[in-house]
Amino acid sequence: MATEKNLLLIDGSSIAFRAFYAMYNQLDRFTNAQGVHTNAVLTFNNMLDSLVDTMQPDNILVAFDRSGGTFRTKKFSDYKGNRDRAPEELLEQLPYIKRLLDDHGMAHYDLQDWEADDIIGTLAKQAEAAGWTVTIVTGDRDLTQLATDKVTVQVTKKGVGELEAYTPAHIQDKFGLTPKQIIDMKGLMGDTSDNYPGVSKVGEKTALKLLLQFGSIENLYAHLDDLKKSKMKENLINDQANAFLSKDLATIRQDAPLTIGLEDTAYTGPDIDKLRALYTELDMRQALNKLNKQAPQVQPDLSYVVLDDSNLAQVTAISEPISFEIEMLTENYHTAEPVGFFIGTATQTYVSTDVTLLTMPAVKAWLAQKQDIAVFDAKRNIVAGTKLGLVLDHIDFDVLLASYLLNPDQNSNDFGQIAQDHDYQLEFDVDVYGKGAKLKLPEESQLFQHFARKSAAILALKPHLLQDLDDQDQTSLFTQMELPLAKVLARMESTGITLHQATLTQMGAQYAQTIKVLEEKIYAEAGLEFNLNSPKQLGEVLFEKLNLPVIKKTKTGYSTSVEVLEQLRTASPIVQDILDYRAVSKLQSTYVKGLLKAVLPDNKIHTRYLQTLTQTGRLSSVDPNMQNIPARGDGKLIRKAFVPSQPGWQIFSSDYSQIELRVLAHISGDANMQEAFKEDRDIHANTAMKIFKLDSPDQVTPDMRRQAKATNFGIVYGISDFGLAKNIGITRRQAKAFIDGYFEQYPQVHDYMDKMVALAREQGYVETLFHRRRYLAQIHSRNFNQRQFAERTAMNTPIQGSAADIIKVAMIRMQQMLADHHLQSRMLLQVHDELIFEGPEAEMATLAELVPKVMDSAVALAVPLKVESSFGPTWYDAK
DNA sequence: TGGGTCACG
DNA sequence: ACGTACGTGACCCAC
Repeated sequence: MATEKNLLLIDGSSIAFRAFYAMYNQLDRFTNAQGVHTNAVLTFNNMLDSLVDTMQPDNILVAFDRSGGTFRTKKFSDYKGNRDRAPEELLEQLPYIKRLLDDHGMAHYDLQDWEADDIIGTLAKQAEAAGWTVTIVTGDRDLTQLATDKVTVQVTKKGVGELEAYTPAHIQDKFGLTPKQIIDMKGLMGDTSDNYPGVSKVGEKTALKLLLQFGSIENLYAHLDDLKKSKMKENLINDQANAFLSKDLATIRQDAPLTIGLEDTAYTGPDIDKLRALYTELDMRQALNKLNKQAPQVQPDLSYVVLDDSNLAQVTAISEPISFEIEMLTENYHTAEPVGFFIGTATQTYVSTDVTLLTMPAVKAWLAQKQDIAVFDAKRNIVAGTKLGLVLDHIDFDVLLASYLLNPDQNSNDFGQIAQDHDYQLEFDVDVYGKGAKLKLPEESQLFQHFARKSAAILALKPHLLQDLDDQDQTSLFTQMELPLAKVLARMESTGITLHQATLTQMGAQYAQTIKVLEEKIYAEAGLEFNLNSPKQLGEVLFEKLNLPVIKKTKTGYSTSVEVLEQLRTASPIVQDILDYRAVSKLQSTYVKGLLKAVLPDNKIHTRYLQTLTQTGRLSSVDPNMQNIPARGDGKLIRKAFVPSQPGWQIFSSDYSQIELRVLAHISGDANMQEAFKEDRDIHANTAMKIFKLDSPDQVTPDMRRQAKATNFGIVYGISDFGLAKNIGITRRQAKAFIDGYFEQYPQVHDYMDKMVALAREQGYVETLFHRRRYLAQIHSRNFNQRQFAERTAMNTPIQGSAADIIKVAMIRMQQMLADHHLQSRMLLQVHDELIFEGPEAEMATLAELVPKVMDSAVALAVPLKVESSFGPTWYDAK
């Protein structure tokens, strides 16, 4: 029985092409681990989703062109003859697009000798005859000729984001033509993209005029005599054959010998498991997330036991490995309240919202000695545990840390995401708890179910991740470095550093004065009041009102950065005032106000170190960032506010000197550079002698040393002559000479650079001394910038990352050393190559002896590690 | 939410 | 012919 159905016909080839180019600039951002591009698959997929959403089709068919000729090429051998072969990056995606369609339950079809257009035309006709409604989606306006009362043609606009609906009425409005007359128009105009000629000099305007008058090509030629003598008439006569040929070529056939029928186009709906597998294979994260949200994998409810005073003995009787978590809903665990906990085994999960159960003597003692505790985010749990007075000394597995080491890109702090990255389905915290204003504790049963699933996920992922770590030679990095470090960091964070608030408040009052004076002065100089903090408004004032020369532009307007302003300093007195204003207001908003906002009731700042964020293995620091406290200029005074927590104590600081260059000397094996360090020479002066070809250190001027220093830095960053030139204000030619000289003097450094890039190309990743890995997918990019960036990263990451490894080892040993010597002193902060402590004045001499010892012996390199120390009553003085 | 700016190693 | 130094986080404005 024929019911009226809704048929969606998609011009697959045309949409794939548009999808590919719509995201062409992002081409290399979207590849899977095997390097297969996915930008077209992704866009195509999004489009399918939105079409199904808006149209609710009963039937779908996606038509594709076949490679090789068609009946049109037989009629006209140049048909589409000007087309380049589609790029490889698109071709490789076509099989995936077809798989995508299969998995979505959508039919697709192609036919030897026929184009997608003809397949669509034929089915549209059949569907219309059956009384169906048809929507055609294409990027090609030729198909609008198929529009009827029952057939709407949706043509993509602006990439693929928008569709324009061509109904007969819309075509009438737009061109004054019927859909069929579109064919006549093409016949007269020809089509450059399909490479057929039409009539010379006839474009859209002329074609429309002729068709309004004559209705069709046939009628036009029947009444050609009615036209006055003109060049156009001559062209029409000369190109008559072309006009008819072109019309024929432009006509979409509706009688293709299809081997399928309407009944084969039924939309059967997606196969979720297959789609999930495909998205996973292609690393289509966003699609995977959406899918999992729409169709969460049906998981049977897991059992759990709600703990209370009466059944705690069940927990303390557990002797097998466990999962563990103290759950908090907000990111900052220093301020968060725990909302519950779980303890899980392979067979059962024990849950409660009452964390005081953990502090019951029996449980506490059991936890303290418990081995084989596995968690998601060790540091978070240790800090939360510490607040409850718990000792969690034997956390021996952390899903988050393991995942990060396996691939630093996989560092989401949402367990659901991490689980998904490892092909394990787990609800995202965001979906269970909400976020922002909608953050709230779910019903108890839902909370406990989530706990049970997390527990299961931890225990299920553990063996796989351990195996993967072993395969990547990272077991020791995991168990000997990152896990012990989590504990050390937890201790540092929990300890916190004392902030003398009055010092900052007083500085703040001073700054406020200065800011006010500068503001008024600047407004007077500008002749108007405006928002000084708005680069946009400032740009308008400087470059439009005051007509200062434009030095540099940004994406959005004029650049007003320091480099620009410094060049304009002499052009107007307002510039210096703005520079001063910027400096003071930065100190005021970020450091005075920002730091005061972060003080907790114990008068301390408790930063959080992100252990699983950076791509190189460094730590980062947030809430507040304690790794970018001003160290130079006036801002350095901010450091006076950081004081010891007890009277009679001091701040002590040690830092590695030139650790990255020493690491470079070691891993490159460069004899000249190693010699400089072994003899404890001033490395920048040494480099200056080399690149300026001097005979003695006495000849090195301060400026030469400065330039050599910049060159040393440049080398570490994966240098370019342009970058170096810009940085130290020399010509590109000079910069190139420096670099060439550098590599001549340090030839093995040059070899190292080449080797790292080659290695990255070969294996897709580079490694640090301790086997920390960074994948560089873009190393094969066709995009020059992205590829060059990957190459620089390949050179820099082993250097920066190995330096990060070294200080991490030192920190672990430092904690041990402090304990072994029963020192009251404690480690407070890490700033990449620097460790900051506080302790009784009486211990300063001991620290001065022991801290550098621990740091310089953390690893044995081919060159010595040098450490410098100092101490004083505030952080400012410890330098 | 993204961009500009600027603080750190 | 291209645009360019490596790794971070916070604040502010504008959309």
